[in-house]
Amino acid sequence: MPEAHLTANPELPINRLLQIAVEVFAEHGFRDATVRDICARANVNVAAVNYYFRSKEGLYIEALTFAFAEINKHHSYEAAQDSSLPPEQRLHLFINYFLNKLLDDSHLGVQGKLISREIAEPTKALDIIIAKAVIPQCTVLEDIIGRLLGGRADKITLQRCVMSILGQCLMFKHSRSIIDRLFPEAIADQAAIQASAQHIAVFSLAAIKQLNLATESPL
Amino acid sequence: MPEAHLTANPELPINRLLQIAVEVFAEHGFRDATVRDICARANVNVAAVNYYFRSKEGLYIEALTFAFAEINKHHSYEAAQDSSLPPEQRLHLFINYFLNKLLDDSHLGVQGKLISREIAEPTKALDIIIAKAVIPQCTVLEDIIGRLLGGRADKITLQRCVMSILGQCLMFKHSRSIIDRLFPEAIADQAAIQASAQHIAVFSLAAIKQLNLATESPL
Amino acid sequence: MPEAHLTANPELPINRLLQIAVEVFAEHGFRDATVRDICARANVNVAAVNYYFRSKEGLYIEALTFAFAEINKHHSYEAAQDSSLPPEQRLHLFINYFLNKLLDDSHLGVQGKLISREIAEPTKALDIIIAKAVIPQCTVLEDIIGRLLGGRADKITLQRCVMSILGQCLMFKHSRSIIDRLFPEAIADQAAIQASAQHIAVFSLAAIKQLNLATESPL
Amino acid sequence: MPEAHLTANPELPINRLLQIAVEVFAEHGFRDATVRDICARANVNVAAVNYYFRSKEGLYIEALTFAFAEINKHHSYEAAQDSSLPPEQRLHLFINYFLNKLLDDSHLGVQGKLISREIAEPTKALDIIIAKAVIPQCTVLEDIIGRLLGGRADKITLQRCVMSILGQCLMFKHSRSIIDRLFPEAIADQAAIQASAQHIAVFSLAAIKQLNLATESPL
DNA sequence: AATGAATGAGCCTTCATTCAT
DNA sequence: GATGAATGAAGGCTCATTCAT
Repeated sequence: MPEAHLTANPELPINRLLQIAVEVFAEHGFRDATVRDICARANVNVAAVNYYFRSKEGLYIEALTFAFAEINKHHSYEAAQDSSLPPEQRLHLFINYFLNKLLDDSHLGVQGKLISREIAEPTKALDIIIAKAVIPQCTVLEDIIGRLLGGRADKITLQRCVMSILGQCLMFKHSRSIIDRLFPEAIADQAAIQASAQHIAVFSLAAIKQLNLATESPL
Repeated sequence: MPEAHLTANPELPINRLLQIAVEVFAEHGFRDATVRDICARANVNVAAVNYYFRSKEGLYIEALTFAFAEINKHHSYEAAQDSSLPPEQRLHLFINYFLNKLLDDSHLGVQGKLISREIAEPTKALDIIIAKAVIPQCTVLEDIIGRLLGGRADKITLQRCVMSILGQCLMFKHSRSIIDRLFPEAIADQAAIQASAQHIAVFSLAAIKQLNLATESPL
Repeated sequence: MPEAHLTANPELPINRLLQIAVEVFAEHGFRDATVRDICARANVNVAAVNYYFRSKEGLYIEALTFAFAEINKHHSYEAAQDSSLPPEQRLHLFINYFLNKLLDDSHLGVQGKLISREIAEPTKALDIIIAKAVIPQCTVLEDIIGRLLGGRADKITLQRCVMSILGQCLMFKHSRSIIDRLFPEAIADQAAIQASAQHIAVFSLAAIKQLNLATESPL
Repeated sequence: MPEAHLTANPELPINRLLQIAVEVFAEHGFRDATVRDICARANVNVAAVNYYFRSKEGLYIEALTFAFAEINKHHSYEAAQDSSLPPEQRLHLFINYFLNKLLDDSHLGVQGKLISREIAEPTKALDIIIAKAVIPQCTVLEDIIGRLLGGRADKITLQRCVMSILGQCLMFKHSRSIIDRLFPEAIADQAAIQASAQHIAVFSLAAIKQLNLATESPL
């Protein structure tokens, strides 16, 4: 498979193909997306997919990887990893980062859609996602919560809190279609998303603080 | 949990078709499921789908509706609706009910899988789900939280809390594939699920209580 | 796969398909023959091959079997099997039968061509040919030669003589293209074929007789 | 058997291509062999075939010609052409030479396979074979048999005897797949092949001698 | 002279659907 | 009312070939 520099000339067929593939796979899913459609939109020959990526599935995996690279270029959670900051602030930063990334509806939005589709209906490519994105983020979040709990919590409680927070955020992605219909104000604009992130942070911080007290009380 | 005898005569082709369709659509998704496979498993003619349901999509919509009817027979949240109970208890009941329904891996599990697949990848049939299942549940949860907040919260805060709780629960469904790989202990057996529900309830209750105090404090 | 009676209504798509397939496979070989061409000539849909025979290869195997059934309808070597006749006469009968079958250029000729193609370039289907046609004929020929040699020959000599005779006959099939160019008189018409068969029989009989003498001489 | 050093520089792409092409065409046949495979094995660019040989078919024809040149370097029938030897001996020599050439399974075997494939399934390239290899050999064999028959035989009998002998030999090539399964001892090793050649020679000589007597008898 | 990226024609197959019975 | 034989559209993929460099 020919090498493709992700930042390379977007005029190159392989790059056009990759970008279009992300869009089309996100819109229709792996099965419903057709190679013919992707090639037509990318203005390349039908055989190009097989030429560059060996198969439709090969293209899918590369598209997934590409989507991550793109999305991570625009959202960074470096600040949330800064352990010199108070954990409360780091939690706010993290949730803000994560929610914004999930809801990014700019030209990058499709990447997130492709990824959440993959999570809901996992293929062999899921391992790529987990290794590249989920695990590092879980680790950061776990560190933050660990500090909030003052190191007193066991591993399992930590993980449950991680899931509580991720769950609140992912809701906006996975059940997006429902939110769009029942509670559109929550994601109407950038300010609304900010407010939603604020809610999740306050909600979770309150819960963790309370858990902390409960753990401390025996002392 | 009340036993259900309402199922129509399973000898009728149309009913066999419906049951099998739920299983197959849940397992493979709309596109990958084939009419031939469904008919073969249901021991009916290939043309039966078109005969009884007009098209593959027609069968899909009916299967979705059927899945709801079945799943709601086995999981009831009547108790959570009982407004004479203290809202804290009702919240526990609701979360317990909801999480168990989501994770039901018995022969009924396929229905849930079909439904969450539909949410992650919505088709025209999504409206059916929303009307039949989501809205009533949101209403109940909203009522519970409203009481916990002592009626002081505005509509939007209420909805945000509803989403916080649903999000924590749905995480177990939508990101099931990730949980299976990274945190399988959380859903290992009935007791583990119980514990997960317990965590969500405690976590959320703590958060809401704290929010409540924050709202009260100005007084 | 739907059952096809070999003598059944030639109007049935499956039968038309089979007949055409024999012709096309014989003419172009397995790989060069296209399903589209076969279907077009048989006036059936492109999907018919997969419907009736599961795959192109399935059709090929059935076509091979069909070719045998057809060819054997028109050429019988019953007389050559009649052990009450003198073996010299039986050898003449056998060679005559075998050569005529090989060179049958009537509407049945294509079947033979298909078969010899399969022998020259064996596929998995070759076992079918061997089991159905080669072995029984070898057995008959072996019996005849055994009697000519008066039972004195060992198994290996017997087999070598079988091969000598078959080789002389098969030459007309396998190297047909060369004979057509270098020695067309040998197969010009029915009389010429008769004469060719006569030659092979006389030639072989003479050889075997001589071998017989050589074996007897020690006495 | 004279050693051959005439092969052109094997470092040249065009020569590597030719050698590999013979192997691949022999193994897979014209259609199933792919230009890409040949080029890959020959370590040259995909476009090389079209560049050097104009087309896949052009390469095929050159490969065929090349195969002859190679095979004739290693098997010579000069001795069989020596008219000072007794014709009986020359016949033995000829058959021995011919059978060994056909069954040569050394690294040269592929050439023979390619050639017999071409005979069984003739393409336009067949004329090359006939002109270069078949006709000269037939002439030699005809001369030998003519002498065995004492010049009394007519042209057509001569040709029939030629075919009887060639047929017995070619059997080992064309029906190789059947011999492999039914009578593998006949070609197990060099000694077995020798014995097979011996049989054909004895068998044919006996037949011809007998024919000779029959022709003489009227005298 | 030689390359390799890119093409386009065509192939086998799958599948939902139809229609005569 | 229900069947199953038959269809046609479309999809992924392979391969020889071309063309700019």
